[in-house]
Amino acid sequence: MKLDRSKRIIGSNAERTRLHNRQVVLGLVRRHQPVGRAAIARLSGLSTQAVSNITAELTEQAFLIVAGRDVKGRGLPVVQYSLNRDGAFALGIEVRPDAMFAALVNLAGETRFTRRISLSSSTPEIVSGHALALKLDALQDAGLHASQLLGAGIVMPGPFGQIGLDDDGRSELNGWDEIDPVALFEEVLGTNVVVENDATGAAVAERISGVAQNLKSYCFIYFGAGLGLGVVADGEVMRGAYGNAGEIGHVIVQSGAATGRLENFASRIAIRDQLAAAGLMVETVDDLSRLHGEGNSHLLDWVQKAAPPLSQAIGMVENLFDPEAVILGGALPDALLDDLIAALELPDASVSRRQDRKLPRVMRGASGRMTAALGGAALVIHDALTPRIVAHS
Amino acid sequence: MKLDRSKRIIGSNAERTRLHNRQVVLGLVRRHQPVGRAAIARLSGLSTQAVSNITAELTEQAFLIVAGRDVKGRGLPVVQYSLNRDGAFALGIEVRPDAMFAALVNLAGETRFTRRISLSSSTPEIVSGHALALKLDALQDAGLHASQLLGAGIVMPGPFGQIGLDDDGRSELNGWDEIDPVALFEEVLGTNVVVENDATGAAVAERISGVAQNLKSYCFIYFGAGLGLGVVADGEVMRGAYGNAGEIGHVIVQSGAATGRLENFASRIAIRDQLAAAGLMVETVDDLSRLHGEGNSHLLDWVQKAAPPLSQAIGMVENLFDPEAVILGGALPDALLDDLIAALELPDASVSRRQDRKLPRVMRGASGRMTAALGGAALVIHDALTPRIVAHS
DNA sequence: CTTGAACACTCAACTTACTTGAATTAATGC
DNA sequence: GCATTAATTCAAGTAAGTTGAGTGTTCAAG
Repeated sequence: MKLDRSKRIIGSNAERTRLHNRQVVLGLVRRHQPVGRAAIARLSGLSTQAVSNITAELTEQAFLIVAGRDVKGRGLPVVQYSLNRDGAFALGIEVRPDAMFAALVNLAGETRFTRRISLSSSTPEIVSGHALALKLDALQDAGLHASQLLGAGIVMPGPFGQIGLDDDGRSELNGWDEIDPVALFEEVLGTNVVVENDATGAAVAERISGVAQNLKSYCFIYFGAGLGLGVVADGEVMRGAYGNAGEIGHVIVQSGAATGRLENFASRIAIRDQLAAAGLMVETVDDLSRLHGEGNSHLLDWVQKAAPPLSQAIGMVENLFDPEAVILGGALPDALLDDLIAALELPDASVSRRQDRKLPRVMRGASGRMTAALGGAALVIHDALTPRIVAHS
Repeated sequence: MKLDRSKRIIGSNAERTRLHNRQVVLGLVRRHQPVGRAAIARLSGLSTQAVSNITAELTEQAFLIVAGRDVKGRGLPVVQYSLNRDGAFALGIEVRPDAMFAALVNLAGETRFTRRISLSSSTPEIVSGHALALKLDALQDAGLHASQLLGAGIVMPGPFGQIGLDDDGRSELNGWDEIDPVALFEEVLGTNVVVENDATGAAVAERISGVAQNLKSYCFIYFGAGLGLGVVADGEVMRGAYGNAGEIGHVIVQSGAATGRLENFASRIAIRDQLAAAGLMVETVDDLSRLHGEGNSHLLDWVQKAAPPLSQAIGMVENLFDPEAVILGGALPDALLDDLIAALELPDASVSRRQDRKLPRVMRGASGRMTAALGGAALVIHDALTPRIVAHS
């Protein structure tokens, strides 16, 4: 894939200032809702007048709604504003070699539509055709007009570009080498498009509607085909120079006497291999859920074997990124993830072992199965609510 | 240390817009100098008129100078602008338990003054007192007025805060637990102050005047007392939630049959231990330089032993951060670093092994010995030249 | 050698969006 | 009730960017 991620430093003017301030206001409302204009002014450093103008505009455009008056103490009762949950929507689409998932999400991060379709082929033509169909279905199903769509977030298996990671062909899409997916999807879908890898999408999903809602720096370890790491640092997604940051599956760890890639111990493939050795074939998350519900001993064995190397990797992530918390999630049953987290023995030698911790060092993600598609939508919402003065070239 | 790194999203207005645009212009001039105003306008997306006003202001304030006219093709000859190398200065101060280093650096990253003083004690009072003396000496020595100082960058050994990393007491400062160093130094020095750890400082130093001048995403592995990692991602320094990101020394690696912390194999302490086992006492970089010049076999042995685990760690850094390059530097002789880099065998399984590479995957830092103090100053310059619409709370 | 196209730059008027300060409204507390 | 407090609005003022016309150089074609 030919992803152009180069950004251009760009000058600001009155118009762009307003755009920035809109996002500041939206972001503050999200965090503090319901909240009055005077409070927003104090938080943002803007004048009440400016905030008033902006909230009026945002209310007019259905991003905000008045959430009643609050009579707290003296003075004129506060007119409180909240995000208008259904004021805008984002479409998230996950593309895998064998299937596509779509999710329509509102400003509050609530899912309004989901769908899965199988793919016989994953060429750009077929995928983009299905993407358009999914978009139209989503809009019709939710009774929306295209103008209410902020954009689409496409989540595709990384890594991007021709690089030296041997993926065993497991997660490869065909015919995408010379394609710029952003341009393609923008053309076909007629909205602005963001493309990310699955782990990053999942991480951002937790920020919009999950356990990372009030975090500014955190890491998400994503159990997909392999293992990915999504990083949000100081509110910004970390992509790396070529969009391939977070390839944590290839990190070398040790488990007892054995040494190898983390993916060999802690990933869905590792589970499948371990269960296959016991004569059990599992394909889907539901299979795993069932086995876990039955207390399958091989699965419990896997948890015990995966926990030490994963603990080591988490310690490494903590020391390298110094996040507020590490989140585990992806295509594993919640109960299994909980078991895995309970089995972790996190290293003592970590910058994350601080006395003033309020959160656990490791948490389970809240977005469940649809994480990746949902994450695509979350990226769009996130972009809309995060102020930034950088333009794509 | 009580470092408050919380930033506040802040609204923008005409004044802040101008500030942002000034930094955009300064940054573009740095990258493209000498450059004309029309070109800056095209690059920044601003109107020529706006650029004209801003360059006039920056020239007036001595940040820019006219670098002659360029007659290239038709049209009015371009009035070209360059950074006024000596238009502004930044002070960098490295604080260690036993000594302080100071460097005065100009806008172009050129060093104008350096000094080392020994410390018998590293309490806040003593350190801040010396800091003021160093500032005054630096200004006098370089014949500058305080108004020409953009600010001071203080580099202190991390990690910050009371956390669970056992540092063996080697790099600890006394009496700093309850101190907010930024507030302290701002009070004492009377300028704005940035505080960072050594690896981050070194990384930014390479960006101002070194091998990272045109890089936006890179990692710097810093050989200080231990081993640190400085990360610049998309032009921004990665600090982590509490300013402790980059503790790479504690990462578990393997070297042959042995397994342990990277610091145990690749760090100045590892060298010292290995040489001490051979009855050689080394204290300073000069000692190492001499030994290396003599082709000391124990030192060469160390290189061979350190290279494999370091290669493994670099592969990990590449896969996690996807940088344009990894830079090695710090308190080791350049020739020794070159040997070490030559001995690396970088893993094939890395997102950095791409076909379109123009830079080597690993490079040696160019800032030499004073890196840390110089890095402090570089942080200030970097801040001055990097547009950003976020204010410290 | 003249003329016109190309380009950088300046000037003056215009526009946008924020700020300021006074006026208004609606609660609370004594 | 009346002063106090606080949110909000109104109207005027301001900073900084944009626009479009006009000027000065240079090159190149006729």
